[in-house]
Order: sequence, then C-alpha cells, then structure tokens
Amino acid sequence: MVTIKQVSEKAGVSSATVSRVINDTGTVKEKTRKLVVAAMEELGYRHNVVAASLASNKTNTIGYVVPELHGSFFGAMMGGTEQALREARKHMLIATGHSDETIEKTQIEALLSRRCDALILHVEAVSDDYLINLVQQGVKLVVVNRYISDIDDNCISLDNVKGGYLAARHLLDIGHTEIAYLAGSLFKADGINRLVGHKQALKDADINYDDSLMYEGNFQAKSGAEGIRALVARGKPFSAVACANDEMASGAMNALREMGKRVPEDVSVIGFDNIDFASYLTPGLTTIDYPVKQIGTMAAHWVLDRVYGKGSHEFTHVVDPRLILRGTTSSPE
Amino acid sequence: MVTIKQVSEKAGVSSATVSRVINDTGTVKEKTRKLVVAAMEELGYRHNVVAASLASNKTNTIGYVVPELHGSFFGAMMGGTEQALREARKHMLIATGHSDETIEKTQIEALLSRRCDALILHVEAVSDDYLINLVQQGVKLVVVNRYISDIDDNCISLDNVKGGYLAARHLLDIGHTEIAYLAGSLFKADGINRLVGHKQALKDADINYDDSLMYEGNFQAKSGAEGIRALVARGKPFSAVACANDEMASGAMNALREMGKRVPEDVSVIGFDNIDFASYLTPGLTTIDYPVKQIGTMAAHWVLDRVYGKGSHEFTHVVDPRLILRGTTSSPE
DNA sequence: AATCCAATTGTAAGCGCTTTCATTAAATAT
DNA sequence: ATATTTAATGAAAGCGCTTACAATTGGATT
Repeated sequence: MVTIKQVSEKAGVSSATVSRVINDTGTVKEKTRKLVVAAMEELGYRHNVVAASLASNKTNTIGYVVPELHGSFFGAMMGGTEQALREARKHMLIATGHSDETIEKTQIEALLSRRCDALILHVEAVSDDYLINLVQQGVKLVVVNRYISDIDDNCISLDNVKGGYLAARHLLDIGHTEIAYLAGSLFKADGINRLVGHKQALKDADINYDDSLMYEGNFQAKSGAEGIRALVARGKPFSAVACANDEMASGAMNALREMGKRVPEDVSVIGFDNIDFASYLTPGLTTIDYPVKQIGTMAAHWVLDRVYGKGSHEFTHVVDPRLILRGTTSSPE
Repeated sequence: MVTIKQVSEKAGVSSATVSRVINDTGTVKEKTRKLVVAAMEELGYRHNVVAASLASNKTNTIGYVVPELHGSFFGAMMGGTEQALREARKHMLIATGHSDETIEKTQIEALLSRRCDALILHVEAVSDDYLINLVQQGVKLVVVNRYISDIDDNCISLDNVKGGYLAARHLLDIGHTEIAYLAGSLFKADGINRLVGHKQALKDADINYDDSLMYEGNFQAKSGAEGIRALVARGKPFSAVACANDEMASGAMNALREMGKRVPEDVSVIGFDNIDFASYLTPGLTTIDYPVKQIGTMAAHWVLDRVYGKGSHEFTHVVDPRLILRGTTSSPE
C-alpha cells in the first residue's frame, strides 16, 4: 500500500503538504499541488481513511440502527438519508436492532466503538432514559419515528395522531358513521397514536366510539383479514374500516371479498403509510401518506447541521401525514 | 475518552495485556483478565475500533454497493447478509451506485479508502473488466446478481434463464399455447435472460415464439399496464401472459381488468421475483421465487469463508428460482 | 536596503491501538 | 534441586495520517 510518505518523497515535499492537498485544507501553491497530484496518480495512491480518522478524531461516518432491513419501509427512509449524506461525502454504517433491547444496545455500542460521528436511530426496545442518557453523554444522535420530550430536538417523528385523525375524518366527510378500526399492535406507540387520532375524529364529529368495532392486529396483512372476520362475527354493522397500515388494509380487502363484499361499494377501506404497493392494488388503496423518505432526509439534515455544521438545511421535527385519495373509499350507499 | 493506557495503569498491567483481554488473543491469566475487565468497567472504557483497525490493518467492515436503497429488493438482500455478518461481528458500510458508472466507481473507491476488508457489489453500470481488474489487484469482492466468467468464483447469481423457463413451462403445462411476454428492460441482463428462458420453453414445447406477442417494458408496474394495452391493440389473441417481474404483472392485471378481462379466467398472469406483495394481490400472484435473501446470505458466507477464513459455510454460486403457485394462473377455457 | 507580513512549507508530536520480541514466572521433567 | 518447557507479561516499534508550531520564502512597504 502506498502511503502519504512515499507520495511526498516522489513529489519532493513534506507529508504535511500532501495531506493538505488531499484534504484541501491550509494553503498550498498551485504548482506544488499539481506536483503532488501527479505523484499520487503515478504511484496509484489511495487515501487511508482509517488512519485519517484516527488522527483527526472524525470518521465522516454515520451509524444507522433500524429494526430490520427487509420490507420497503426502512429502505425508503435510509434512501432519503443516504442521498443527503452522499452529497456531503459522509457514509453510513448500518446495523439492525430487531426490536430487541439487548441487540439494540449492542449495536449502538458497536457503532460508538467505531467512532461514528453521529447516530440515526430507529429503535423500539431501548428505553427513553437510555437515549436521554446517551445524549447527555454528548453522543450526537437523532431518534426517528419516536418522540422523547426531554430530547425533543433530537427527535424526528410523524404525527401519527393526525394521520389517524385524517383517515377517520375522510370517512366521516364522505358520509360514513359506522366505522370500524383495525388497529396495529397497541404496545407500539404508532399503533396507539393512530387509534387515538381515529377516536378524536369520531369525537369531534359527535359519533360514539364503539370498542366492539375495534380489533387489535399486529400490522401484518394476515391480522387485517382476521380482524375483518372477527368484526363481522361480532355482528355490528359497519360501512367503512380504517386500518392501522396498508398491509392490514390489504388483508382486510381480501377478507371482505372472500365474504362477498365489494370494496368500496359495500365497505370502504382506508390504509396508512402509502407503501409502494398501495397504488398497485385494485382498486388503488386510499391511504395516509407516511413521508418516510422525507424523514430520512430530515435525519441527514439534522446531522449535517448539528454535527458537521454544514450550512442550514431545511428541517422540521414533526412531519405531517396527508390523505391520498384512491379508489377504496366512497360514500355509503 | 479513556484509552487502553489508562486502563492498563489502573489495572497495573501493560497496555499489551489490556489489548489481549479485549481481543481475547494470546494467553492471559484469569486473575489478570478480571483485573483488567474491572478497570475497564470502572473507567467506562470504550474500545476504539478505528485505532485498532489502523494497527491491525483489518476493519471487520464489509462495503456494500447497491443501486438503490428503496424498494423491497435490496433490503431483503442486505438483510440476509447482515444476519450472517452480525453473528461474526462484522459490520456493513452501505453505499448506492444508482446504476451510474461514475457513481459506482466513486463509491467503490470510497469503500476501499475506508479499508473495507471485502466488498459486496450489486453494480450495473461498471464494466466486467473493471471488476476483473479489481479482483486481480487483490481486492476481495463478491459480485451479486451478475455473472462474469473470468471471476466466476466471485459471483453469486440467480439463474434467470431457468426462471423464465419455469414460468413459461408452467403456463404450457396447464394448457396455454398463446402466451404473451411482458419483458423488462432488455439492456439489462436480467431482462434478457428471463426472456431467453421463456423462448427456450416455448421451443422445447414446439411452439413458435411470436415477436408480436412480446412487449418491452422497464420492470415498472406502469409499463406492465401499457404492455397489455399495446398487446391487445396489436390484435393477436393470447390466453396467458408471462411478466418480467411482479410489478409489471401487477400493472398488467390492473389493465386487464380495466378492459373487462378476468384473471385468471380470461387471461392467466405469472410474475417473477415473488415480492412480498405478490401474495397480497387478489387473487394471489403466481410467480417465480427469487431467493434474494438467500443470495445476500451467500454473499456473507463467501466473505466469511474467503476473507476471514471462518469455517466452511454452506455456499453456492448459482441460486435456483422456483415456481410459486397462487391464483392468477389456470387452464384456458 | 531594511523591515514586516502573509503565504507556503516543513518538523515532529501525537491519535489509540496491535504485535513482535524479549523477559520473567510458573510448571514439568530429570 | 536443577534444567527445560511453557505460560504470562512487558517494552517498544510501528500503523498512516493530521495538525499545532516553527521556519522559510517572497513580495510589499517605508
């Protein structure tokens, strides 16, 4: 491996000067710069970022922890981050936490050991206090899809309550009054908040929230289908069903059809997240857009601003969901 | 930041010994080990992997280049890799190439500068020669979803020809003879090979391949719908359509329905890839399973074996696709 | 021509670890 | 008890870079 030293000798300058032209820091005469560049090319020099990181105490690396890599959600988020970071020549070290406290902590610790300049965390099992503590220790981190008031400046999240509200509100607006709800896992903040918004919308419309029209699933398509069957079995009529996410909505649509009910003529369905496939369903799924990519971008901007002090990027802590109208909702007959 | 030196002083040993207990190398008496561990905990020591990497000339980091982060494909692949690597305590540095030659090269170069021990590359724009050259320079890398005969040991790919064959074969088996094909981009190897397999199956069944029943799309859902419309406009009848991937199949299904044709009663549809959503469609999409995750796992195994010499993992260079029967195909009426 | 200042460049001290080699302690053999 | 191995440790030389700080250079100033 050719080193900076060899380049400096070939170019007849000191290694400090070579370092200067590599990093474009300090002042170096154009003539010497060219000399150095030529020497680097001739020798096939490749900068050793590890050594540079050790010396400068900066890695230009952002650690990223997400629950899983599969599925389209986290890819979209990381994609937003990557795009913004790439322009700033930062790189991402990615790890998965599997929604397990021990694993999440291990991964965070590993990323810190690798001296990441900052962390972007989508963690679910670790406690608020643990994260607050990290911040207090001086760890630069941004928590996505989670709100912790003590470190609110470090958080970027979606307003899930508003999303739930928007969905129910749409159903109400087009005339539904008997609205079922297929909830996600209610031990997860997202699951709870979306339902909270739903209830609020009903309340604002003076419609009584009926627990027997609610079914708790787990965000998977299958639980959406099961939910519909359970709801129907309970015997309470409903003309529309709001779902905690698109997967569940998809499962619900299938179950409804199996029972001979048409969507949206007999039952309107609305999802949440607006995953890629929502538009591929027939009819296209009406849903609430979760701007995942935007959240990923925001996280990158936070890091660029706060950690690297690179100008002021567009930035917001709470991202707004919005209604995407497609074909699975219509006024009740 | 507390260093190994401080720990060694607190524990009353040399820094070499501390390094030994951290890395579990060499021999160290149980008693001193405990002493060191205690000192580390008391001081809140955090290993500096950057310094360790520089000294040992090993980063325990694998560089990963994929075209994009969004979508469910690469996430699934990286997920397979990550799972296998995590157990071996290796980490992944992820970069995107955007199917652009310059970007791909820049990213590879950046990962090499960061001294990744190995690279896993899903690159599309860079030439075979470029990759061959890297391997000859001694760069440890595995190319996924691409086959280059000169460095075949470094490649892991799916047998796309066989996949295309399997799909057409299924359609033939259940009695179809007028089979349309919605191709992906034909400047991509995957697009070509899947079509090649398709043609071969027809040939083996003594059925003439008719170019007017083929439409070249671009792997997107929209182009699937457009393809159906174009095919129908051409006036040649067909009772089944094989698609280059599930997205296109989904688009095709929607277009067929819009034209009043039922799937599979009027037209059978088969996809390719078996993305998550294939099973959510109604009816479930019959398709060819692309074992992406498995490919990701294989890539990890290659690295673990060849680069870190960690035992012998299960390993294969060409992964086999297989037919997934669901509801979009049936015998012609 | 002497002086001063800013622009360039060089010197050298780390950054925090790993690892070879030498040394010492402990264990086993004679 | 002494010689011989073997296990456990320490000393110290890097790994390849960055970055104060010092030194030099080359005008510009007076």
